[in-house]
Amino acid sequence: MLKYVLLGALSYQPLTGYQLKQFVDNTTKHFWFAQTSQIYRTLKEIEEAKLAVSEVQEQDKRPDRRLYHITQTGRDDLKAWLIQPMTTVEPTKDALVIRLFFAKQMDKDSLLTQLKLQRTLHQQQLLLYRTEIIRQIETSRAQHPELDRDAQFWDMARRNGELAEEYYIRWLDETIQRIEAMPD
Amino acid sequence: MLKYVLLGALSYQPLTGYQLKQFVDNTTKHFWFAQTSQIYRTLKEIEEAKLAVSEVQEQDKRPDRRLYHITQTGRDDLKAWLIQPMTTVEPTKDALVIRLFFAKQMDKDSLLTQLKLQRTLHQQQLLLYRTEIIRQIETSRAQHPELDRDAQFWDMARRNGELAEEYYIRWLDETIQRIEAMPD
DNA sequence: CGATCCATGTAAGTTGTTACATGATTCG
DNA sequence: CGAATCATGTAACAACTTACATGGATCG
Repeated sequence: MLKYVLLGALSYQPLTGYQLKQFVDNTTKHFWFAQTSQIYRTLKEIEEAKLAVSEVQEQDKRPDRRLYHITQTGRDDLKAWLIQPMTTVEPTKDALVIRLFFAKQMDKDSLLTQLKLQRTLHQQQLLLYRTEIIRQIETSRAQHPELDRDAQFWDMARRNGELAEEYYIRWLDETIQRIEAMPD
Repeated sequence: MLKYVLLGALSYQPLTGYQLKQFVDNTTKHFWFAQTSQIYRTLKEIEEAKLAVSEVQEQDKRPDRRLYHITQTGRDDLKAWLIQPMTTVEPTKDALVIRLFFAKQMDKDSLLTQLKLQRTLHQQQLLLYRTEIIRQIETSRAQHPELDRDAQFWDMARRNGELAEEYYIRWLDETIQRIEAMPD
């Protein structure tokens, strides 16, 4: 639920919708993505539920902006969600695997092209986890030494992404080989 | 899109909504899950779009059932989707990773309990990919030797699930260790 | 002077979930 | 005799996506 991603971010500091979109884009994107429009709508719902309050700030040479502050109710709600145990495995949805499942309808070439394109994309994603995201975490650790404990959790999340991409690439390589070995 | 999962299944043989639910549950569930209600609604949409036609069969001592037959338009639509290349990485949504990301709000114990519960669940899931699903594929290969090529693709999809669970368990173990090593 | 950044949203549509509703047959 | 299987759906709601709309400031 996007609601808890936003509350989680707001638990650190007051933010605007625009800033929350940036937060999602550089940090949680890989585990929970959201469109701008959805963020603004969810913020409205959060305020209606009194989990946050907003205040409009006038700015010089910039559009006005609406800052959201988390309330105690919001913190309680977030914490209740966080400690609530997950008793099932999260179902995955992967259109590439579905395509492969019904791949007898496809010719070998277009299938291989698709798999190789995905390999390139996942390779880029892996690189991101190994360089840019590590750098991001290091930067905020340097700037905010009091967030050291937090940064460890962020790195565990990052590591999930890194391992996920490693396995996916391994699977793609294996799959490409198996398909290349198949008779036409 | 569920639509293509259903069309994919119908491309092998005519099926009822009930049978499609079973198909999803024993085969695509791990890559694309769907509720019964959604399947029936999607079937209606598929028929409206003339991608399949249905016929009611009366049965002895069983409720009537509605068999869906894929049309040529349906086959064409399915194929067009299959060969359409995916140009991005599929965004993932994982509530456990989000919980971890904001884990500073949680006490160590409830966090560890949650991670260990997930480990058990994913271990069970891995076992499924390594035994039951292999057996399923072997059975249909034995019964339908003409589906040998198809069965190879099914096994590649299965292998994706197996590797995904392996990495996830590895990540959970690593994460549990890191958290246990953290000061309280 | 064109692109990007800052900043906020609405409207319409699609997709997916949860809860409800029914009822005969078969198996242990 | 109770649980599971066979069989089909509706209604309401929740979540997410896509397209549209606006407009000044700053940077290269």
